[in-house]
Amino acid sequence: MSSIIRQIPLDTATQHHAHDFHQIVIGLQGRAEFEIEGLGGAISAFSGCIVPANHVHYYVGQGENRQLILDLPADAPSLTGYHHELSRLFDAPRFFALDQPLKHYLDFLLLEQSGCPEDMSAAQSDRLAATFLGCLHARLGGTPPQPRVRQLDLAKLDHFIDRHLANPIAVADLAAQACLSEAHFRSRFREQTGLSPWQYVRRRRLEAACRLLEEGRMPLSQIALNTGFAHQSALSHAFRSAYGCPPSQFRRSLPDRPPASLNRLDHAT
DNA sequence: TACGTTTGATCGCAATCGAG
DNA sequence: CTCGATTGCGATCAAACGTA
Repeated sequence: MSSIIRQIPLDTATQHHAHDFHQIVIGLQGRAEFEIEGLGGAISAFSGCIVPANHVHYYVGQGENRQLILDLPADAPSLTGYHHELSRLFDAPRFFALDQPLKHYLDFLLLEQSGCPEDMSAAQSDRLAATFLGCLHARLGGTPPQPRVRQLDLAKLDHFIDRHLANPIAVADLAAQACLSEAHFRSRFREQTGLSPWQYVRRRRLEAACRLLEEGRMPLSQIALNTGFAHQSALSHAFRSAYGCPPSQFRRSLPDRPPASLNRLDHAT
């Protein structure tokens, strides 16, 4: 089989899949995020990632974006015979940035492709791909670094939670924000925060409820709705289990002193 | 990663309390 | 009495966990 070179925008909703051919993704315009079996990173113009065959990868485009995709079957001429060494590039997923000469080569490749990409022969695609892979291999070397597990972007998750505080937030929603599967996200999240995603969201809700209690005389029923509790009783239950006193008692104690257990939010369950 | 099981939080309702 | 808030309880279901 031959290599295929194409340009596409990536969906702005998180997608995931795996395929039986290797792939190289290079950013041309805008930004995208990838998570390839635990290795995550962002792609912008002139940077890219290597996706080995049969590796499940999550990806999401951000706004208007365009990516150059090289689909490379293991038996493509650009990875076999004289070029067999280049297949080492796909031993593990990795991210890379193009240096100046490779940027020029990419410009050349795009020019070759421009006009009528369908007219580009398979042989021409293979030649262009082989040259690119050869240059990339020379720069990255054959032995990829040990995959480094990316830290979750908690600021981004906080922002997402705060924007959707009044609505139900499922772990799947947060996992999608992090471009991870739900199970992978759960374990990574607990490693990093010591809390389950659900506990973390509830803590944010209670913190928001505290702020509203401090700010004025908004009825508890309204505070419950604004902070994502389905019912005033749900807020009362959660508040009491976290702080040891009901919301109204907390409000009465203001501004003199917060509940003694205000700093025990981490123990909220 | 998928799947089955267990756990425990939430929901929704009703009863009750307390302040005005 | 009214209204806002608290508490209790059973049903439900999502999250967590264990295993393959």
